[in-house]
Amino acid sequence: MRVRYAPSPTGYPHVGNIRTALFNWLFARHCGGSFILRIEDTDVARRVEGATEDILDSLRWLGLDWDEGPAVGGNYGPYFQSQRAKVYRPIGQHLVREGYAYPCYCTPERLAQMRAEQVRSKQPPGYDRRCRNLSSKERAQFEAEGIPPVIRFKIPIEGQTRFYDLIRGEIVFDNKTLDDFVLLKSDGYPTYHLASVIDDHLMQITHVLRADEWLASTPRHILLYHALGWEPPQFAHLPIILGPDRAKLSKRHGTTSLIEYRERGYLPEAMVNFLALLGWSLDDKTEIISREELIHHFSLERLSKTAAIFNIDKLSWMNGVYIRQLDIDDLTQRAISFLEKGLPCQVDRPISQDYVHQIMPLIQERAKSLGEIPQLVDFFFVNELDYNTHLLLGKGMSRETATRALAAAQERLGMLDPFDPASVEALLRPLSQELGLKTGEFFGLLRVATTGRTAAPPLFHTMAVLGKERCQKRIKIALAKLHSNF
RNA sequence: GCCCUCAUCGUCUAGAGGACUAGGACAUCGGCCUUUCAAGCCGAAAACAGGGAUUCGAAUUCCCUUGGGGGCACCA
Repeated sequence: MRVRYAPSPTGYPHVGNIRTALFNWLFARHCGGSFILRIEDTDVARRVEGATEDILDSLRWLGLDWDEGPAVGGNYGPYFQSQRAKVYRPIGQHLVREGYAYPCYCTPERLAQMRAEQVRSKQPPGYDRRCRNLSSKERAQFEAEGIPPVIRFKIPIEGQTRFYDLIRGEIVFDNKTLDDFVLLKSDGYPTYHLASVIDDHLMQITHVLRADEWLASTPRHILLYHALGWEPPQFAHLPIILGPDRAKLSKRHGTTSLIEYRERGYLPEAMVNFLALLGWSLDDKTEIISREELIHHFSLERLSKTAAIFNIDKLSWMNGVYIRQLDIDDLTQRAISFLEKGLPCQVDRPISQDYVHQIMPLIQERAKSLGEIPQLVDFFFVNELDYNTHLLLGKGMSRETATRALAAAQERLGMLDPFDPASVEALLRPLSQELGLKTGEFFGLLRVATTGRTAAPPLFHTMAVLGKERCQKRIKIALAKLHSNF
């Protein structure tokens, strides 16, 4: 069993593309087959520099390893279509000789005009077959004029083309609704249709799992296989992923490229889990499922037929689940680069791993992505807290009360040793009562003084990580703020 | 316009004729817990697009309608 993922190098793959890769990979791994990566770079105009690396980058990030393809080689290479040009042309010529294809000399201008007229007269757009039955004389004349022809496939005028789609069942097309599509472009490069059919055959691909948008061109491919005397692979057309507006995912939907999710701090394991469940399900309740279980249980039968909308809220929730499952060492490692990048510039670099390691338990259950960690913890790093003094006077606390409470805390804290969470709590809780303040009021006050915010990780742990000195310094500043006019 | 395709809560989905008072999850809204924010727990609201047909019985089968999506390039 051999499957392939065949992207064209026009940039980083978006989540829809990569989910197709994921399903192919899962299918291969489940069956013990081969997952092949092939780069479809036959469009010279659209080729983007470095895009192949971007594709490999995306696959590697998710851990979708390929058995054959760029960087790993294989027995069916090369795996770049641009390096296989010599394979396609002879086959195209062969098709012409056998009467399955013909050269077409129509200019792009004429074709555009023809199409415009068809649209205007509400006719289905499609090549009008003007060159299909050229006499050898006419052909010779065009050749003499030096017009480089394209090679078009001769669609049978009558009959039907049918095939069995693994997830949609029997599909039938009337041949008369198909037009004579281009096999070889005038620059000598093959079109997708020709190249993919030839390569899938030569690379002995057994199952083609590809996006639904290919369904309509599958009859052309089937016809091509027949013309070439080859056995077509099995097809399975996957439902596509839609944007929130129900249209096919594209750049205008904002974040669609997979790699942007990495940059925003989504974990690859969460991404794999989430993407797998977009169009596939195990049962009626499984949401969190490991890569191994996915491989173990994956099957085409449980693929859904309906297009799915990419639901980022659910992805974020799932990412949070995965973040909470990380052990602290791991979380620390993953957080460092985001902190280096996201913490205010006045914070000294490099960031202390040891310190981060102490902080991570405090935000682990609060972070939905690694990208929001810097904002969650910046008060641990900056020297000067910047907050509005009014925050100290929470719900109607007077300036005097706040001052008295802060001063008392300041004094007691100074004598505290060791300065760990339990000791801080043992000190502060009774003090709250002593001061005649509710714990909510007192702790809230201290929270603002030590972190500059009203919402932060648990106070005692936070203070312990900050350390006695820094807590006292911050309380002192808070006291000063209370004395100044505001 | 033509061809193909899909149709269960707002979203992702379970459901392959009776087990459906249609299940789970995200999001939403309550409540509990609690020093804040989270997390966690409990609960609520929320769907079979419509119409026919088959059947003792239909979310499940068939047909039509409607709606959505995709395709119709010398792009993939």
